[in-house]
Amino acid sequence: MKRATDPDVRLLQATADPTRLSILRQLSAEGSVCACSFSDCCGVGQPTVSHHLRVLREAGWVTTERRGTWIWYAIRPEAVERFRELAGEFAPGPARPVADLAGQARPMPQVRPAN
Amino acid sequence: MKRATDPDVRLLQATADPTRLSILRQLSAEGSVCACSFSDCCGVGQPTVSHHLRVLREAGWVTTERRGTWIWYAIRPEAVERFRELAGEFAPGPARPVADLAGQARPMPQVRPAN
DNA sequence: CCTCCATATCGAGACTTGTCAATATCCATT
DNA sequence: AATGGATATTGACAAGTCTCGATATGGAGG
Repeated sequence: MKRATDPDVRLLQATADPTRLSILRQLSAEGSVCACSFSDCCGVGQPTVSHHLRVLREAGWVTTERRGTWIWYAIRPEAVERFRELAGEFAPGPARPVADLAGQARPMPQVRPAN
Repeated sequence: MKRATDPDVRLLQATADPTRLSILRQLSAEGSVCACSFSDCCGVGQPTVSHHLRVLREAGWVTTERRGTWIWYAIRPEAVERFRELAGEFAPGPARPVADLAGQARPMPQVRPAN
């Protein structure tokens, strides 16, 4: 995959992995989670968890806070907000496609449809 | 990347690409779009567009309808609905972490926090 | 049947990603 | 300073992804 530069794509890409989705869900449920909690529950080793947490951090999904030896992760509100905006953008489209407004089946284009 | 089997992950994975995000946005804006419209506007060749449309179809994002030589794509309402449910799941967590309810800084765990 | 056009599939190359073992770093405690 | 635990980084490999050129498929029209 060509490395994504668009922040929206990075945000989406960060969610598109089973382990990271689990992490995001656990963070959503518990609010603030010690990094050590993920190693056990995600079925992957500690370096892998660390890698995924980095991906989430670099995508803007999470922040970290050191508390002694432990590091606590939490979801950034801005990320949730942006993700919901994206969700709001997607739509099945106008209930009635433009051509249907004339009361007929959508005609086949005689020329390549404009962009 | 390990091939995703979880439908949610597949849905998310399908959005996590610049070209596919463009396609989804155009479909959201226009409702129903001829496949030929994507070749021009996404900066990639026709086989590549076809590949991305397949990914979107197999993830459950779009349906197709043949009209003569052209094939029209449209977003499936179920996909939008599911995506919005996922967006609703994500949350920055409780405004006040449990430990803060005591009015003090969150203590360092003495033992590994439970899952 | 043959041709044209739109779309899909195939095969290959370059690049990215997920995972792990090994090692480094960083903090707290002795 | 030395030890021990939690987390990050490094290096490597297998597997996946994106892209394209070439080719196949399939409908429309002569």
